[in-house]
Amino acid sequence: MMRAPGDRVLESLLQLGNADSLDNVQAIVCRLVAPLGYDRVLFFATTAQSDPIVDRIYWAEGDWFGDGSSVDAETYQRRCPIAQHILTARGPFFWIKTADHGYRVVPKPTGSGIKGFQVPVYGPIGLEGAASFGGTRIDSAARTQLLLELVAAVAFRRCRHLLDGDAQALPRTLSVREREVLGWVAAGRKHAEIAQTLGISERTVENHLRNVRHRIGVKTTSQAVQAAIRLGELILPQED
Amino acid sequence: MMRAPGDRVLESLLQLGNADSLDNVQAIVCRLVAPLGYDRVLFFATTAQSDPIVDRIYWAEGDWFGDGSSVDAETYQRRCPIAQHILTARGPFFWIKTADHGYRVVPKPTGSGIKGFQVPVYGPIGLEGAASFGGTRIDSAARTQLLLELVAAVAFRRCRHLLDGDAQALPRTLSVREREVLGWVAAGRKHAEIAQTLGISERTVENHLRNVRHRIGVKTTSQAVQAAIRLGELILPQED
DNA sequence: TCGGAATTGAGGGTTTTCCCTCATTAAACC
DNA sequence: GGTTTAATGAGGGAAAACCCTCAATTCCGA
Repeated sequence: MMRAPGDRVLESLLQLGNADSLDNVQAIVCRLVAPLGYDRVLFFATTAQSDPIVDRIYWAEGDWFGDGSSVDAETYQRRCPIAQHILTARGPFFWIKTADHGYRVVPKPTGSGIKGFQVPVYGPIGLEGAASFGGTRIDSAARTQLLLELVAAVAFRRCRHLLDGDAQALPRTLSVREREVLGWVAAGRKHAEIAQTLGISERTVENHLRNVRHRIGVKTTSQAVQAAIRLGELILPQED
Repeated sequence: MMRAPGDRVLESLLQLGNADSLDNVQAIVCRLVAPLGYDRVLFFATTAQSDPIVDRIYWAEGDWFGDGSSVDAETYQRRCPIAQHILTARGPFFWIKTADHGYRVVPKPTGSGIKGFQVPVYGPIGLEGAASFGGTRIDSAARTQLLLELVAAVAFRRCRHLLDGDAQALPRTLSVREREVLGWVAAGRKHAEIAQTLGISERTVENHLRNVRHRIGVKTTSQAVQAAIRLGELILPQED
């Protein structure tokens, strides 16, 4: 396998961070990873909501399914279920496609089929997306893993910046009522109790909590409690 | 300013990821950033709360306060309140010390006083820590920013891997498994997902969570998340 | 005056979590 | 040996939380 000169790698990463178009990002990423055997590249953002984890695909490069079919979020998730594993991973991992058309996470990629390296990307509230690099004859050296991680981090951020614009700004602050409701949840109250306490209907409590989840972009109310505490939106009661 | 050859940079990052001691990490980081004018380096892990965000300092290098005083978590937080800004930042930022002994976040560092670059590090449950690089005459080129980001990410992960073993030795009210399960709940995962991640049945996940609730004496899991954060129990154990 | 947030509430569901009890295994400890 | 704790899992049912959409207020700023 070729080893790209380090200087050019750093230079490319720098360009990546300033790329002014998606095409540009694509070109630079491909130039970096193609020599290592990765001819399929896919970047996607994860949803805040649970079921389909693939929210939107920033871009896809190469023939992921070997039949020239295009890759949309649903297709990718259905046909490459290994993507689901980023929910259970704490870092990048290799996967291979097995003989029986299944996928498996492996410490080192072997065999002759399609295989790849998936890199989760994290942000202030947890998982934000992932980069998927695939190919049939891929380099899996430690140096390559590092390179792919760096490329994933820099390129993902650039993609999001280019495509989601200011939507990526840190979650706005919660409204007074939302904070109030969430505060009671964090204090262990059930919706019905909160409704009674605040003199509103249980439905309204639910609505506030859903707004909270959407606003700070998390999946569950428990996660919202955690995120709100981190964001300073919820003041923790002092220890007794 | 010197430009470190890219090849050596990548090689150093690779060494950093495999460093077998903290001294080693320190040496490599300093070798990388010193030529850019950063003679003060500090890595710390954050708490899950916003009030005291500095949980533990992995290591500190250089005379941060100009008086030779040592740097512990409390001192650092009190004397360098700019650290708080990583809570609202979405990425790295420069800061400078102003004439009136205050600190300010700036797009580009200017002036002759002490200034620095702070890089947050994120994981599955959001902010996990940060690296702080400081000096009086620092390079702030885009290339340098990139380098510092890469160094921070790789070195932080290595520090945590090397040091968090003894943090687990602290007396805890929750068992390892209970903390693990609760950590994933706080990260927004459902019981079924957690079960799959940990390779246990959904029933066992429920049991662990009930034990958590009983053990720390709360009514709901959301409250348990809040309480665990306060107790410093909320950590996603990483197996590297 | 118009558009946008905040706040309130409902209908009509589905999914997830939580509740009780009971049971097994493997360490750790005296 | 006994005892305690951690970790695992089950059955069965009840409660809570969650999902979608729609809609009426009020109030504030452009």
